[in-house]
Amino acid sequence: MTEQHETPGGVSGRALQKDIPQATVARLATYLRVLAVLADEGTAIVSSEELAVAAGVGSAKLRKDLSFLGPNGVRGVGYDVIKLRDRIEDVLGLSEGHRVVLVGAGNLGRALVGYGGFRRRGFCMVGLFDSDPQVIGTSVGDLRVRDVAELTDAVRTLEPTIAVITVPDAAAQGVCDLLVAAGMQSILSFSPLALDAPATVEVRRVDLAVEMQLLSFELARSAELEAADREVAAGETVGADPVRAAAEAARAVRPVTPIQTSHAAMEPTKGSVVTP
Amino acid sequence: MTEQHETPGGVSGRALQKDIPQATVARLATYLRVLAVLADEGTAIVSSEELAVAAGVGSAKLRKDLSFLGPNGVRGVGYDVIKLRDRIEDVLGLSEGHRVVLVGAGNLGRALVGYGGFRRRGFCMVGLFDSDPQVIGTSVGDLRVRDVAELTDAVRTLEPTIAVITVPDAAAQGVCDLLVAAGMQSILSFSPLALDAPATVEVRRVDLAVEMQLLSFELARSAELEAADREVAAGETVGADPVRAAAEAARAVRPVTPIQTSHAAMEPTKGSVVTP
DNA sequence: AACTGTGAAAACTTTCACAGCA
DNA sequence: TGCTGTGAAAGTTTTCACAGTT
Repeated sequence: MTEQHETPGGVSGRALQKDIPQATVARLATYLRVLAVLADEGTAIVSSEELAVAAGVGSAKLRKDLSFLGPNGVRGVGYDVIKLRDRIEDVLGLSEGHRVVLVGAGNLGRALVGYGGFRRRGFCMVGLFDSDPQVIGTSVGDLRVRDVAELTDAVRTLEPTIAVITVPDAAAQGVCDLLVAAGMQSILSFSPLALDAPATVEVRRVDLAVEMQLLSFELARSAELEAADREVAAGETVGADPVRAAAEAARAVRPVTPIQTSHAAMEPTKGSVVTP
Repeated sequence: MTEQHETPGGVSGRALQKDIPQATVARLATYLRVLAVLADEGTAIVSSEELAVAAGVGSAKLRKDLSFLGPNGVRGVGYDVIKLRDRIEDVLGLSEGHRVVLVGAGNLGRALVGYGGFRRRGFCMVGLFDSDPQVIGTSVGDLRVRDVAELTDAVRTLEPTIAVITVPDAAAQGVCDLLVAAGMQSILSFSPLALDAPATVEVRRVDLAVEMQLLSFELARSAELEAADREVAAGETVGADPVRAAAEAARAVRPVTPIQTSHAAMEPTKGSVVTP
């Protein structure tokens, strides 16, 4: 637990990924994204402060995160954008690219196939499956939708490392079983249901509605806070006067912080990003 | 911080949402989903253990989470499915429903409009906007795509509480500014870029590629662990013998745990769910 | 002077284990 | 008996503040 940085030129040139904290890994993906943009813009060097602002986190947190990958920057200067990007790609296992199959060529499935963000980051769609005869044979992008019955065989040929499930809820577990039987080790499901799979298979779930529900909660919370504020104000000023009320309303615009909550439910709503 | 449960019949009948931990709120959405399924199936009562398994978390965690909403279950019995569902909906501010506008009627935008998960959970799409003349005027579901130029006016009429951005990266900030100017308080962006907005506006970002990158990391990590295992084995058994190697390979199937990682990057990869 | 890398403290979350109630 | 609700312990993550480097 203390010597992961002791292997700069050691075993294989890369720090052990074993004990990079979960929370850090999740954010590395975010940094990577920002770095890609910076690289495109031709920026050569970036400071932790700049990168942190762009990624929507505190600079100390960012430095701590990067420190788990070993030394990456130059003191007094900053980080080399390209070098850091490559390092993170390497740690996340993205350098080699990934071959992806997707099951469920409905609205969402087709949207994902067309989503540029995947290809751009080393994920290559190699197979597309559905069970609906109406859909089988149609083209999405440059892929033809194949019968899900061919899935097992296709997995042998295509050698994908990641599978994506975008089928209706009722079919999700069945497709998952099929993928597991075919030997897939990593599955990303967009079905809200929890999927049963052997412990050795990594299954992640994404629920698009959860994010909306989190927004909803924040709305409900601010409404409640405002109400509470009003109550307190009323209690203080016995004879509620309009000017006071207006001031109170203005104060309701709390200094909540300029956070752009990151990719998912990861980031708390608080936490100041820019030192004022 | 100690008396949130002191208001069972107090101020307004609902516990203050102020100090429900972030992590808990994120999971409430998951529980809600499972409860909806149970309710559909006609299940009346559910125990923390059952609910926890279905949601992919530990039962203690689930009970702790629910305890923040005040007492919800009956000791020795379990939770009333309908009652608990309604309670969570209430806390998340979903009871009243939400009116949603979406900007960017591309692949992803159309997929989201067609995504049943939203409507089913009280989110109602009321407006759909794009800037592409080719797309303006086309229908998606029962909505017609309108010119983004009409957005500001439309927001006044439609009174949405949530806005969703699914435009290309380059346009995202502009659309965000537009929405903020129109008075939107809650924005969900599917652009990977961090968006600038006033502190009072809640902006959440979803990056669909992040989840894939997390899968990629896990793959890379297991590969590394296996390699390390092999190294150790080789070290132990001086004259590497094939039988030993096979046993080692079998052991490589580590007891990683049967987790179905929740909606996003929330759940760690470890943590056993079912007591064996 | 500027900025990284990092121990150590603070905050938060999860897990445990059991008291309390139907 | 069976299951919820919850303090207190354990574990994880974030924040602070500063030593170290160019």
